[in-house]
Amino acid sequence: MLTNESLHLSVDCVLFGYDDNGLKVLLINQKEDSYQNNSGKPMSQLPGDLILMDEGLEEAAERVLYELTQVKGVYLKQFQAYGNPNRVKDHKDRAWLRSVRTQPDQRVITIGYFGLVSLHDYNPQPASFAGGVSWVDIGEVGPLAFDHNAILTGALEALQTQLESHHISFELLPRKFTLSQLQALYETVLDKKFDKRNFRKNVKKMSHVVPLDEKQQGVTHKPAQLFSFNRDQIEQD
Amino acid sequence: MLTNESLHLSVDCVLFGYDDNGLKVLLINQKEDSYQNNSGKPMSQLPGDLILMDEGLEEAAERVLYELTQVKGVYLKQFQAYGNPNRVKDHKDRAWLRSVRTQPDQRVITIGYFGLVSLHDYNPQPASFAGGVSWVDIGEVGPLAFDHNAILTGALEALQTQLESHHISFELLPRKFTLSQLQALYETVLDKKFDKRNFRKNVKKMSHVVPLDEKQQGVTHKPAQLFSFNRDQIEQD
DNA sequence: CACACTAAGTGTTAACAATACACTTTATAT
DNA sequence: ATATAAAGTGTATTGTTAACACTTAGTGTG
Repeated sequence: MLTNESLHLSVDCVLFGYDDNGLKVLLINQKEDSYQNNSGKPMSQLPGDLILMDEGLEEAAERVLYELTQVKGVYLKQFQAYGNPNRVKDHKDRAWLRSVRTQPDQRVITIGYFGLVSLHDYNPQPASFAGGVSWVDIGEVGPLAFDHNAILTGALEALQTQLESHHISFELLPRKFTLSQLQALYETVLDKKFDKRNFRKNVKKMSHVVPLDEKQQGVTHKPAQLFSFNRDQIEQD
Repeated sequence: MLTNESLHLSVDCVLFGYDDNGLKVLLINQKEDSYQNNSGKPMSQLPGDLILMDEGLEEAAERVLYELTQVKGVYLKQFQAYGNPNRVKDHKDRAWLRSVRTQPDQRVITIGYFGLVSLHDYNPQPASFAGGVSWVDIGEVGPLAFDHNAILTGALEALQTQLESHHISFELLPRKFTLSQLQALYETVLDKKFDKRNFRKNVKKMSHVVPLDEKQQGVTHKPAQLFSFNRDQIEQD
């Protein structure tokens, strides 16, 4: 224990990416050589960083994501602070902490943000990602560093409860999308099936989902009508 | 500006108290003499304190409330962190900060908790409250220190959205209550009216609200049937 | 150019939930 | 005995959710 103790504060970001192959989360792979003194294999973790002295919380989260992905303007939402005094003191995390922190024994409280990006269009190009950063399917996330599995679970629950109430689905879809894509998104995120006809009936009631004079192209079957979200309408409902 | 800057972290508690006279919030009155060099009148603020080095976040919130009210076991729920870099730098707050903090210029990030107590029975006796602490009707809260009005608003919104989904109404009612009391609670917290018969129809569907073999006493009209909440049933639904 | 393939698109019925609405009952106080 | 005050109760209407299967419009293939 250091005598000159103080609390440290960080943000951790759960960045969800979505495309027709499913829901992914952005993870950072700890460098193998951080583990020179450790038996375990390298773990992944959520992107996060200590908060700078003059930046706001959301600003810090934006910075963390920008540094990793070069993407700006990501939808970001705070969902929970994690402050268990021992959350960074687990044995499995010691070696890595010692390799990257000047004060590896400091207690760190972290504020969790979840972010949403569409991987459909050509948003976060692989090239713009820092090395050691990757999208992992939400169902294939293994054990993460610290309490990051719990943070991920919290983020997913926040996403699930807010998907319907906060009109955020368009953050995960291409600008022009089909109703089947919208339905698949709901089914993936909420992990349940919807009836096609009933689903479409409900969408018709959403004034912010507007049909375009345009059809899907390059598909080998009946092309679907395209829709887009009208952000202006969203505030009114 | 100090050269030896660091972030400070606190919890602020929005403790809601409820009885048949309405919804109240616990506020602390800043001491008049803190303002010897200041023109403004004393402001109120939410109870809060810096987090100790070895305590968890909720533990810190519990401690803050216990020190003020001597009440333990209060329902507490984290709802939001507030970290605007300037949130404690407003002119109106400088005098008071200088009078109570060794480092009044430090940036402070705070985690907001809301708490629920019933004022019906004989829970938090006035005697057990620290001086300068009082219940203020939710509709009569004036300007508070720092960003505490925003924190209060955030807490109230969290309470409103969670009242129905998290089965927490019993935290605000006496152990034995009438359906009219339950309805009045909903109407007060959600700020809307309900139809008596429809409300009762819905309550009948809630398996965790159970009728007792007991009636209201000492009233000058038809005594109401008493009910209580069955906490065991709540988890199941 | 006919046929196979694939996903898009479409309506109706039945069960259930939400709303609107007014009188009778049971206690106490005078 | 009567007045007062809140408790307690049912029904009809409307809106919402849920269950369910066939036709359509394109592309690719033989």
